[in-house]
Amino acid sequence: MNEHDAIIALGALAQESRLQVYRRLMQAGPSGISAGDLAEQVGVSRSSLSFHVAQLERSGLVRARRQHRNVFYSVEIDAMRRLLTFLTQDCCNGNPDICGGLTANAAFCGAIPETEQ
Amino acid sequence: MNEHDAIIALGALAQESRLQVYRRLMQAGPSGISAGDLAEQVGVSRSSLSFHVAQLERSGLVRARRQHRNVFYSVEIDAMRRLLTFLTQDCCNGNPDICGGLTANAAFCGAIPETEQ
DNA sequence: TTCTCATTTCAATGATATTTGAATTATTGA
DNA sequence: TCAATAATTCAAATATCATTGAAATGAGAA
Repeated sequence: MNEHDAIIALGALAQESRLQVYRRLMQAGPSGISAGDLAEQVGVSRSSLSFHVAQLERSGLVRARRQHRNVFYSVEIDAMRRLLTFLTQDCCNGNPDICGGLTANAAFCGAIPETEQ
Repeated sequence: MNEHDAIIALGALAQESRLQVYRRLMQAGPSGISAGDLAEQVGVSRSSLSFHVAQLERSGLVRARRQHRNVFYSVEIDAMRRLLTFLTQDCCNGNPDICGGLTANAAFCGAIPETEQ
């Protein structure tokens, strides 16, 4: 994961219809949801759904597979894991003494000073 | 964290200058970086930096505090934690038997079927 | 092949975001 | 108070993104 890919992925999620699509796919799990069902559930036109889901697919957060006449979309969970790691890496300059890491849900590096300097 | 707040936060991160600002602040830790230093490090004008960092602050991902003539910015680590939780919640419909959760870095709910249905 | 269904692509339009430089506000030192 | 420094706000210009409806593609059934 690099800065460019992270911006593509974050931008893919930073829009109402796409975030709804992503969360529904996250809940649906590996079996996924068809394009038509997604359009209906999210309440956008089929062409608009295609536009949005294509962006999610380009970002790598979502994959497509054709099943007869339908295209089923499902989440690529490792892509999300890589994004989360990228966003939080080198926290506090990677100093493990003051920062146990965010993804591990450890405490942040002490309180933010209110009146220093 | 709700859908609207998540879109604001994701949108705040989904831009080159803002993502660079955020990652530098994440590395800097609690002491933060002044607006002027951020503008220089990221290579944008002061007015452009103000515009971007204001969006990060509105999203809650970053906080500002004035120190004499400077304004220091630093990350709000709990806001990021809440965002990560929101993005991955209800994975596989919350079924712990097939999905150990993403934030805990557990395995995803089995392989995505290639040719089912 | 021909018809239908599911989906995607395209061009045009409208809506949002970003950058720029000048003007403004806030803080401090002379 | 006046000048200097740091940061923000504003309006205008440019650039990027989202929606629409029509046309095109792809897969399967008649």
